[in-house]
Amino acid sequence: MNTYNKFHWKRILNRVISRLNFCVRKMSKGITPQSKDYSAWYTEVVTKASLADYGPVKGTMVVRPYGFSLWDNIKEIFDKMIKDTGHVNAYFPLFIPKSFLAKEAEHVEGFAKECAVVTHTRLKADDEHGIVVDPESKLEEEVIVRPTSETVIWAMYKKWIQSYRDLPLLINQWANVVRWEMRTRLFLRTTEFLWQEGHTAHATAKEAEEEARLILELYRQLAEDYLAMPVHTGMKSESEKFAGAECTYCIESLMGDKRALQAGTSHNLGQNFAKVFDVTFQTRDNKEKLVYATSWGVSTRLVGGVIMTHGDDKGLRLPPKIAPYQIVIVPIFRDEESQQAVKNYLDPILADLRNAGIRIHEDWRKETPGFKFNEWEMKGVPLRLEVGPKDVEKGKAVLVRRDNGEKQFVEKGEISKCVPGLLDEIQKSLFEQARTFREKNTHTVSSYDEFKKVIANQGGFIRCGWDGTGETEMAIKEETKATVRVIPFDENPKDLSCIYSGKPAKHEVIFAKAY
RNA sequence: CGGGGUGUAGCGCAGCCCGGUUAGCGCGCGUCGUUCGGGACGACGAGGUCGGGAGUUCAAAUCUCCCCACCCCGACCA
Repeated sequence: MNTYNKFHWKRILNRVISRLNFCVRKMSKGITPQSKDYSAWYTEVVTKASLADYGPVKGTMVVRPYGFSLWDNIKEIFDKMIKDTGHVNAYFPLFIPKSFLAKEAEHVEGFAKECAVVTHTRLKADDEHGIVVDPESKLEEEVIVRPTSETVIWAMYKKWIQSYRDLPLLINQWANVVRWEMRTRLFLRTTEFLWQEGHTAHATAKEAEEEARLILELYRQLAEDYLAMPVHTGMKSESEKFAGAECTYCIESLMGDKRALQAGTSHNLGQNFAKVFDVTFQTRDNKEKLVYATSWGVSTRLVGGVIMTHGDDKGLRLPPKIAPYQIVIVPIFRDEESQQAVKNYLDPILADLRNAGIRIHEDWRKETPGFKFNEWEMKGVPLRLEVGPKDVEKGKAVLVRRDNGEKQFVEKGEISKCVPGLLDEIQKSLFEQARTFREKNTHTVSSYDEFKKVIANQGGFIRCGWDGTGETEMAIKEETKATVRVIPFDENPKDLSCIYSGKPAKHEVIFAKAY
């Protein structure tokens, strides 16, 4: 009897708890607000908007169709940019002999700790453990999975470059690379990621420098004009520079949580790789000379940047130029009859939109309109077109902007005319909002105390003087976690003193906590 | 690699402390019906080697030991 009672009450209590859980969930059907927990917000947006999912191996990411379409669009835009500037695509192997990496000392330093290594080539069945590595298949020379392709590419360039006539060599590849990172986050840092890596060879230092700067300018355009992501362009400090580079240029951007994101890098490699791989060419006057090199890359990290630049508490907000769908159609209907009426009404409108080159998605699923509104807002579609029986009757439709929620009733005949303009406006408005946010969160400080306070309490960028020494940089990093993100091209160090040491500033730089 | 946490249905969890009923709830999923202009509702239904292994016990999701995986926070990095 006692036992029965005990379980009986447990059961009832359990019911009550479940009910409570249910109520709590009901109240918070959306996602964690940014202000409450930014990284939870980020992860929820990525997964709920179906951009990506976790792969079975730790740190790996499955890019789902909606997320891949975003990457595809970015890829297409940048691919055109580099082709227009004389670059060509090629593909180099995933596997690199271990010995290649040993060649450039600094380069090894940079990547050795995070290389996946292939040691065997076979598995075999095993009675006890199911399947095991076949010890007999051990490789003579172990092979690494590329963390970046400089080494293979330069081994090949050695074969291909003989004369100044072979230069410049302007090759890009779209590829995956693997870096075995400790901590990973979808899109921002995953064990395997997709990127493009450009590798160029030039006859003169000047040309290499121009190339590195040209690419940086393309990155800026990609970020600002297409991703609507305002960036600072400039140079990396010695400690943040690419392993093996003479000089690293970057685009640096501010995320919604006021941390900085390095969104793209372009390196002037000087003659470092040419020396190591012995890549020389004969000049016009028959002299032998080492070639000058650059390398540059942007990755799927850009997708993370877009999410964190524009997203809000309802989910994604995608810039129209890269949005998989630029407008989503949500038809409203009761029964088959009204569905057909809406469809007939919609058909010519959609035909016009398609003719105008707009990417459209029609959502005819049997869900309530409210559900669909929320879902497509989560997915960040820039424009929504609602058409229901009332609109059919009045010859109108409802257009809603995702960037500001503005709703407008539009005459049937006007829709296809006003959509392209609206998309342009949204593109601009997203950029402006992000820029305003960045300006608001860019601080000037007059003392190191103030510097520490701003970094600790407000975050964002701090623009200030720096004496240019690694010691100062380290000290600041140790104490505040902030690093020199970029030495901007538009710096003006005259009359500035170093925020830490008080010495005359060598550079005016941007400090921030970074991803 | 340090510190913390979690593994129970596709997802989120309860149950475990104090072993014993047929392992349960919400979401999601399927069928049907009513709904449909801001996350609809009802009825019925499918779905589980309780992370893995060993042990204690008449009896283990529950106790003990070992292992594994993942998440979060640090050191490192695009």
